[in-house]
Amino acid sequence: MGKEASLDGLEFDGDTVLCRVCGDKASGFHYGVHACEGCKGFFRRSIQQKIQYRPCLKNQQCNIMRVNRNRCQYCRLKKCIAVGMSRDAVRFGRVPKKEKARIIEQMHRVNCQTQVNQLHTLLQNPDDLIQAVILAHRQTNTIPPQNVQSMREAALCNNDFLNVPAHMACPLNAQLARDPNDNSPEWEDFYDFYTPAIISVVNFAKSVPGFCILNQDDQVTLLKAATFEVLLVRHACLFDTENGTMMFTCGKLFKRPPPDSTNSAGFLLDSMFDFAERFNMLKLAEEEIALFSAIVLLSPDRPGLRNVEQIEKLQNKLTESLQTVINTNHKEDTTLFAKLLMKTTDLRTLNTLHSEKSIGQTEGESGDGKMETNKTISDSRSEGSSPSDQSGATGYDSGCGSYDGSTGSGIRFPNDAHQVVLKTPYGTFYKEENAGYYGLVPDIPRRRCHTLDRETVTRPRLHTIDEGNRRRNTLDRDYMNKMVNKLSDKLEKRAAIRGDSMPPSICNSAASSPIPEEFHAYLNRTHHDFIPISMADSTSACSSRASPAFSRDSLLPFGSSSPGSPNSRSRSGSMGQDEFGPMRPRCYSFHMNSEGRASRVPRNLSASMYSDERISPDDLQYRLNPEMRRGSVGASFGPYARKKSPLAERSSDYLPKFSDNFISQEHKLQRPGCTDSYESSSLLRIPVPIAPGGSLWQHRSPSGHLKSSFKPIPPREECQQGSQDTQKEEIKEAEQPGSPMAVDKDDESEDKVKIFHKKFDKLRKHHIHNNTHGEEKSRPTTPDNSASNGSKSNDSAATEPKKNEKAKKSTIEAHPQLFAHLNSPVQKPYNPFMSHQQLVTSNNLGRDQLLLNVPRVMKSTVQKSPFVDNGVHQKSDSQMESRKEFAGDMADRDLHHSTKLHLKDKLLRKYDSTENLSKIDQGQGHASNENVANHGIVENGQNSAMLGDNQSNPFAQMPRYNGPHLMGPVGQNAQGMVYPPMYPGGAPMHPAFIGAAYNSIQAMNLLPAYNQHLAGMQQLAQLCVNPHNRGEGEGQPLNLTRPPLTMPSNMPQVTLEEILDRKIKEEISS
DNA sequence: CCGAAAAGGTCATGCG
DNA sequence: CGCATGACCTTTTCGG
Repeated sequence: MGKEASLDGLEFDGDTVLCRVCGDKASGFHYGVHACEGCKGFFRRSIQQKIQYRPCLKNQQCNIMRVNRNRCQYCRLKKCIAVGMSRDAVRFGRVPKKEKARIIEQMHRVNCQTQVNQLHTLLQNPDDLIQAVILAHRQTNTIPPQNVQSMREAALCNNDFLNVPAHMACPLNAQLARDPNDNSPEWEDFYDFYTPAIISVVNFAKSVPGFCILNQDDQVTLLKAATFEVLLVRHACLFDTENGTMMFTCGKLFKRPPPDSTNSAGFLLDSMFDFAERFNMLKLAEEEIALFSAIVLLSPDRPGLRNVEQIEKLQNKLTESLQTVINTNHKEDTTLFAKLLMKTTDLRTLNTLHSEKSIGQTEGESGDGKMETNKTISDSRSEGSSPSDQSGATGYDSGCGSYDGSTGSGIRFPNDAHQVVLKTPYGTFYKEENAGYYGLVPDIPRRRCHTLDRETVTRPRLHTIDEGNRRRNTLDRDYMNKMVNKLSDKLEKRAAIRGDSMPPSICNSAASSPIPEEFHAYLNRTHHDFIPISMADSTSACSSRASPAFSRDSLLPFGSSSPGSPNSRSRSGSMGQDEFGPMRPRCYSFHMNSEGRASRVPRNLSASMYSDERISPDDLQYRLNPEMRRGSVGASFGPYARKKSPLAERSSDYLPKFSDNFISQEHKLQRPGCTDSYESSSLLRIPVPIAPGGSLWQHRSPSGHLKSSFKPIPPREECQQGSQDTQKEEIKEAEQPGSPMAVDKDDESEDKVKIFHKKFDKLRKHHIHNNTHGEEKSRPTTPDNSASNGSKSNDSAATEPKKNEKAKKSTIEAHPQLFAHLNSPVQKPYNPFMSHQQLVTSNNLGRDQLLLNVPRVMKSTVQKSPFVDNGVHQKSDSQMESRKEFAGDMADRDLHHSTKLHLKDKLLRKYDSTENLSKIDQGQGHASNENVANHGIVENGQNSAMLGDNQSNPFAQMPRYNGPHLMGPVGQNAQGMVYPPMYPGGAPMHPAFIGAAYNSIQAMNLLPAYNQHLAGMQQLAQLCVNPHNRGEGEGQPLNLTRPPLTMPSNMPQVTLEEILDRKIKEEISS
């Protein structure tokens, strides 16, 4: 369904697909749409880092274009999503052929339509067309006609002649025949003269209205074919038949040599003089020459043109215009227009002759020493030198499709299984032994002037008739035969010497084509000993236009399906649009999954990792080494994450939440076919500004619960249908007032969040820096150390530059708690939805690991516990290993996760210590560490009693609680050793569930979180039924029999999230 | 199995 | 000075 729509929306610039977002050139099919590198990178960063951009200040309707795409990130991302960019739409691998063909077809169709429209507009006003052509001619014509006469007279007076061979009088031959080592002045003159002349023709063409809207291949074809002719028309005034001179633009004259029909160069020169004389007799005005040049240029019958109709229309319009102009300027000569049009035939003939002369040169026909270079080149070609050498040495236009299928002998056929049927001056006809395929390998190398192709064969030659002192050229078939025989004899003679007759570089323009009828007749008449070959398509053979079968593309790999040469196409031009039908999300294989885990392990590593029995497959993500993590998207969330811009607004809710992780996990189990490639859907929502106290990504689940950063993953089928529709719906949803994704305008609160984020960024960067630079030298500073010692952060600080040290000092001093948190470990979330059986039977999941799946415990609690440090408590090796692992794993835990947990801890500490302390100090409460222990776990029965004391002011009733970092000996085992509050198995109990904290849970409205945890613990307790699960003397089993707490009736119903958000705001304010 | 194509990563660059 | 950008690079996937 989506595939048609996306194709319809495709835009093209010539052969290049344009970016759907900004209109720049697309570099490929990225995230489901054709996009440029910029938009691809922008979208990637946006989704990777979950960036929430500042809201657009202009109605959120910015027009995203290449030039302004960086002005509004908000609208840019919105546009990205609107056009269908999505990680769900990712498609890997190469573009299917069908797809590619469809794209190219669409491109062609669009281009044609565009050309038609542009041309239609252009042709609406012929006057403009005429004026534009005249202007183009004047601006590019190097020699104004009014100056020619005076220049010539001056040169005659000064006897300023340039003595050059006849063949050099051909403009296009100058570069070909030039010996690079010969820097004689005359050669320099030629070079300097003709190069600008050719450039001027190109510039003229580009200035002719309509030329530039043609596709580039056609432009090149037209220019290659017409440059010589246009130059002749332009420079006809330089020929002076009376004095027998030709003038160069430099002002020097060339003396016409005596007539010599045996030399093709001389013959061409004679013909050019002849043409110039008759052309000059027409006495055309400058604007007429301009229009005629344009008509010559825009000839629709040049071989190889693609869009013949457009060129034809353009030429017709120009012809009409020329007629109008001539009729106006030359009312006395009504035949002038017709005469002028007849000159096009002569031009074609001269063009052909020009090319033919070039052949003569390469055959060493000229006795001139300057030809030595070409001779050498010709010889080396035939001796089977490497293709690269050939292309480099000959100067042939390799970009025009010379065929590289070398057979090693110098002769190149498209297929090795060929049989030479006929050798002719124009090439060797061969037959493929398979399927009777006939083709022609021309033995005429491609030249800069590519006029000698099929037209060369089909057009009759000039026959020169001497009439006294002048010559006349006629179209004579006998003459053609004579020339052909001459060339043929030469070729065969050479073939006999070398054993072949084929130059390695071939023009494939005529390959596989039927033999033109005229040539066939010629063969039958003059070469009866040749094996006749059938003609595949005799009707098209006579057509003046290139038939498809005649196209040079026919020999290329994509020939028949491609409208042009794919080899010359840009990478982006060959991009394909995906078949959206089989599209499926695959990226999860190396992306973060919904739990923020790198869900794929490289093959070479996976085996060894799995071999560790202690590690479950599901735990691998936490064992990815830093390099692996960098290789995953997840690195962006881990300690290797890059710093975010202050522009990137982050909500507190972009941080993962326990519940989300649980739910995602559950959901994934329910829908195994769906992507788990991160919280794709939620992130593909339009990011709206953070509302402190309300989540951007928050939305209500069907059951009515607020969920954050989570959206139920649609069924697989839904995923396959492409995300575009979903995205659009999400956009609508976001734009609706009252939507959970709607913009919150609380700017003041927003600023506070910004401040917090800035602080966070700074600290996080610091943390990352410490982790990456100091990990070998020292362990990260413990929270308590950093908090209490302030600037004495860690060992690595000594090696840091002073500047960094200073910054570190200030941040630590300013935010000791944050810093402490950043250096503190984080627990993996416990998943209460995992079944008991899964937990118990999983061989790869150790019990201790399970026990660590509790809300975060301060690392210091573990590390600094006297029962660990002094070894008293080390009765179980596995437990100690577990703790080591625990500490080691902490460094790799998700920072976002840790942030949220940190905030929870802060809240707990604040309520348990700060506020309560003040109350206690006032004599309203009292608690020692022992109280904590007693009330917390071992004698938890007392907790309920304490709760009931004064429910009107719950804080007033709280016993003193020093917080987790001060949690000390709280119990005794059978041997009289004390122990901290622990879960069954020995894991330290989370402070939130110990003693006063437990009491404050209710006061703080943390009931949902607590009850959820309690449920998990109750499940966990099942594990401890078997005594061997618990080491001797370890922590007493947690009494999990108490019922979940209920909300006091006088408590307002607030969620944990809301409390956290509120407290975050307070924290920021403070 | 090759190579086209798209993903993510990198870092020079320019802008605020 | 810091950060977003985007051209270019490496890695990975998948069609042929």
